[in-house]
Amino acid sequence: MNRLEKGALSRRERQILDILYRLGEATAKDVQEELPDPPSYSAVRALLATLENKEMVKHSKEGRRYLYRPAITERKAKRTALKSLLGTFFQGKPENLVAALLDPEDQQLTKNEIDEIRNLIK
Amino acid sequence: MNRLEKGALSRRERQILDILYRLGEATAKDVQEELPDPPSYSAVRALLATLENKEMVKHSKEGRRYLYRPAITERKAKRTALKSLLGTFFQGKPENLVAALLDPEDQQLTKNEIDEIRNLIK
DNA sequence: CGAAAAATGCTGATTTTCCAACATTTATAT
DNA sequence: ATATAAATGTTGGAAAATCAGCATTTTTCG
Repeated sequence: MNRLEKGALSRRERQILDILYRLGEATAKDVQEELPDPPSYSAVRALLATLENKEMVKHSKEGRRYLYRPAITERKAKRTALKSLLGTFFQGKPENLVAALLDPEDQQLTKNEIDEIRNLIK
Repeated sequence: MNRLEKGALSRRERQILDILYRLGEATAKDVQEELPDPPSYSAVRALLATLENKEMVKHSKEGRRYLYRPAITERKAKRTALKSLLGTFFQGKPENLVAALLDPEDQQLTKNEIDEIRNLIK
């Protein structure tokens, strides 16, 4: 069936995991609603099941439904994603990423956000 | 065959595109060497062909070989990737991303890099 | 207690992905 | 000019992913 190895996720699996990271936790129904070009409810549950087999996702019973969550800590996931993005687009240099954030043509940062960042650096 | 629509890429396709962004340009052989658990040379070329059909990749003839490049400008790709990462992990707030970069537990930044960033903000 | 509602578990079929072998084309060098 | 080397183009099929339907279980509420 599915690959049990490593973190090699299929397209749908990746989409679902991203949704879970964004929402923090979600029911199968929630996930379905967030998915682009959403498949049937049972299809979503099947995908969640394979993600649980791969131990990328876990669930807890909440009243009568399951709530799904990423199995990896937010912290680790962030770090991994950041490192990956840095490597792909920014020559591994954080300052390049920050430069892109600050680029006025790209992301319009509010004055407030810039202040926040300035504070962090101190 | 493959989906022509949107930017829905399969796992391998995504891997290959990331490699092209990282390298800027590459031959099929280059791509093969960069791929994790690399398939045969001809398999790589088949994947590159489907990526060209989807207009995610283009090529130019260089001597007797093809050099492949992403079809989307670096700039746009960066912006899209950043926005996506921000949405998934950082509540859309750039300052949260910078905070993660600065996190001392990660040790991602050298003193020098911090200085670079400080300069950018001014 | 039941019956209805609302959830999950499972399975088999379809579609997509992935791949390697082979065919063809192009460039090189003698 | 032709043989050789080194590319690319194509295709068919195996493996994986995706999906929907139906079975089962649990909860709710009369």
